[in-house]
Amino acid sequence: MKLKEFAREIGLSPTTVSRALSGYPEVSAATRQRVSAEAVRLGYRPNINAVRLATGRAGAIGLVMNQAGEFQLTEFLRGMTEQLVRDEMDILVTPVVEDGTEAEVNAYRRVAEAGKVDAMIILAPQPNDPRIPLLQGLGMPFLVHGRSEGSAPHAWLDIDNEGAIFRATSHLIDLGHTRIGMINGRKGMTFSLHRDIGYRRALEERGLTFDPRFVAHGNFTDEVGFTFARDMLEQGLRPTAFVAGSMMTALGIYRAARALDLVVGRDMSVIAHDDVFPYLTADNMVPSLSTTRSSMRAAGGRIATLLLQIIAGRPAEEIHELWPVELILRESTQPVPGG
Amino acid sequence: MKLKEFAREIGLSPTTVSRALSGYPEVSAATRQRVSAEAVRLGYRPNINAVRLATGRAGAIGLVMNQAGEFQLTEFLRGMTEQLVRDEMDILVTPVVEDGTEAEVNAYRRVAEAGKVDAMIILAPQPNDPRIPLLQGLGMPFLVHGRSEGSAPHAWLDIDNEGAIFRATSHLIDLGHTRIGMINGRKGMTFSLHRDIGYRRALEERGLTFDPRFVAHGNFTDEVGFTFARDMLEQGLRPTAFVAGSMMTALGIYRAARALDLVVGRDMSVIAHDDVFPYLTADNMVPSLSTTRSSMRAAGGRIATLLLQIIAGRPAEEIHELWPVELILRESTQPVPGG
DNA sequence: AAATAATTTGAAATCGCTTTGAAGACGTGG
DNA sequence: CCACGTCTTCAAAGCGATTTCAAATTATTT
Repeated sequence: MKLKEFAREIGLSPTTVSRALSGYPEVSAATRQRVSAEAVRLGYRPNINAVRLATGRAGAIGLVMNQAGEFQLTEFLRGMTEQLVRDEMDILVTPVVEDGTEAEVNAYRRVAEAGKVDAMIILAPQPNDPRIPLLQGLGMPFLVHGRSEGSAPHAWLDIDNEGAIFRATSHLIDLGHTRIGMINGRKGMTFSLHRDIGYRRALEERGLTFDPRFVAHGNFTDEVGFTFARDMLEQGLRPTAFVAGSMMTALGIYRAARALDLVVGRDMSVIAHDDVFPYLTADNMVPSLSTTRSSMRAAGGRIATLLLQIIAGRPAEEIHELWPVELILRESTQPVPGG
Repeated sequence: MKLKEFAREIGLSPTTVSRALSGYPEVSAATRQRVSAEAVRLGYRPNINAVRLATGRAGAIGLVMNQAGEFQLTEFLRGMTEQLVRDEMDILVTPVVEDGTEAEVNAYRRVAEAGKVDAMIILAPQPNDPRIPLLQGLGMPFLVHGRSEGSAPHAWLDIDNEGAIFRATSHLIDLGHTRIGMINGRKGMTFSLHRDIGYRRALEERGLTFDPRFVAHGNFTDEVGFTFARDMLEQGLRPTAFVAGSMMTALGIYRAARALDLVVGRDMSVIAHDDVFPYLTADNMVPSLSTTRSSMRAAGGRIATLLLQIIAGRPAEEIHELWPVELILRESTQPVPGG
C-alpha cells in the first residue's frame, strides 16, 4: 500500500496524510486521528527508503565492529537499542574486515560517505585517534565512548577509569599489599592508559615503587588473565594482589591461583572492573569478587540518547560526561597474608 | 557530490556512470575503468537511500534482539558481518522492548512491514514458533537459526544438539557415571528440547533411569549453573557428572564444586557445550573442560550467505543445514570415582 | 453581509538514483 | 559506398515519500 493509494482510499490528499502521520501542526486533530486509525486499519506504513531519500535523514546510527570486538558489545548494543526503538532509529553494524588502524578508519569512511547513518559512535578510542578528524572532516556527527587526548574537542562519554583503578589500588594498599599485579587492557587504548595512570598514582601516593614486571597488557580474555597471572605468580617475589581489567581477566587470574594452589581471598586478593553482565556476576564467584563497577548497558543507552540530541542540533563539543565508578568490596580482597 | 554533477564532471551521462559502477555489461571495459577511477578520485559514492528507493532493495538484514539476548550474540554478529560486508549489506539490529512472545512478534512485524530489510533471521526458535507464519504471511524471506517443529517448511540452519548431547552423555556413561546432572537452556526452546532428548536417549539406551531431579532449565548464566549444580550436589545421592548447556553454565558448575570442596576431574566430571569464544576457552580452564563444540561465528557467517541466496531467489524450503558437533575430551571428564 | 484572518487542504516540485526505450557511433560484408 | 548488426551512450520516466506555495474552506470581526 502506497501513500497515494492510501490517500485516495480515505479521500484525502497525499500531503494531508503525510502531515497527519508525521505530526505536523497544520492538520486538524480530528483529521489526524482519523488518518492514524485508517492507517492502522489498512496497514499503511510509509516506505522507509522513500522517507529517507525525501528527508535526507538516514534513520540509523552507525557502529563499527572491529576484529577484537569485545564480549561487552552485546550489553552495549542492548542499551542503545532500548533507547533508539522509541525514535524509530536503527543501528547499523558494520565490520572491519582485516585488522589494523587503517582498515578500521576505512570502515568508518565507507559508512559515513555512503550516507547510511546520521551519526556514528567511536568505540575503544586511542589518543590522537584518526577516526575523529576523519568524521569531523566529513561532517558526520559522532560520539566517543571513552575519549581521545590530543584530538580536537569532541563529544564523549567516559567512565572514570583513572579514579576507579586509583581507588581499587589504594584499597589493596590499605589492606597491606605492596606487590600488586595489574593486568590491564590492550596497550594504547585510552582506557588502558587511564587505568595505568590510576594504578601508578596510587602507588606513588603511598610511597610504593612501580615494578614493570607486575604490569601486563592484553585483550580482555581469560587466557590473558591466566597466562600473565601465572607468570607473575611464578616469580620469586610474587604479587599478593591483582587489579584486573575485566571479568574475563579475573576468571583467568582465579584459575591461575588455583593452578598454583593459592586461594583467592586468603593467599592473594583480586579486584576487577565489571561492566555488569547478566550472565556472569561478581557476586556469584567463589570467593565473591570485589569490583569497580559501571554498567555497559547504561552507557550504551545514554550514548544513544546523546547522539539523538547531537543529530537534533545540540553542539557536540559541549558534551562531556564522566561517569563515576562504584567500588564494591567483596570477599576477594583481604588483608595481605601474614601482614 | 551527486550522480549528475559527477557525470557532468567526467563528461558522461548519469546512465552510463550508473551502469559502469553497477557492473552492467552495456558499458565498455575502458569506460568502466575510467569511471571507477574518477569516482575514487573525486570521492563520488551513490546515495544509499536513493539507490534503495530506486531498486526496491533495503540492503539490510534484520536481527531482533530479545531481552534475554545471550552473550553469544557478539560472535554471531561478527560471523554475519564478515560475510555481508562484501555485498554492501548491513545488519539492522532492533530490540524487543518488553518481554514476552507477543512483544517479540510485534518487533518482527514492525521491521518487516516498514520494509527496512530484505530478509530476517529468527533466533532461538520454539516449536510452532509464531514468527514463522508471520514472516511467511508478510512475504519476508527469513532463515531460522535452529528450527521449529510443527511449523510450515522453512529455511533453517541448526547444529545437531541431540546428537551432541547424546554423545556427551554416552561418554560420561562409558566412564562409569550413572547419576548425571543436566543443566540445560531455557525451557521451551527447540535447542533445549533436542538436548533433553539426546540426554534421555543416552540414558535409555544404557538402561539408566531418568531422574527429573537431575535436570534443570534456565538461562545460560553462571548463576544458573552455580545454583542448580549446588542444589543437586547437596542431595543425598548426588550426581557424579554434569552436562552443561553453555560455557557460562560450566563456570557456575565449577564454582559450585569448589564451594563444596569437590574437585572437577577427580570427584566429578563436567562436559559443556562450547560456542567458541575468543575470550573464554575451554582449553584454559582448570581442569580443562571437555566440550561439544560448534562455532557460533561460523554459523552466523553461513546464515548470512544463505540469506543472500534466498534473497537472490533460491527457494527457501530446500535449505536445511544440520551441522555436526565436535566432541572434544579434556581433563574435566574422568572415570567415576571409586568406579 | 462583507471583509479579513485563521485554519485546512492540495498540486506539483523535489530528493538522487536506476532503468527502459531510442538513438548515435563504429566496423564489416556485399 | 551503403546497409546492417553490434557496441555505447543518452533523455526521460519512474521509485514513494516530503515539503513549498497557493488555493480553498472555515471562523471571526466589523
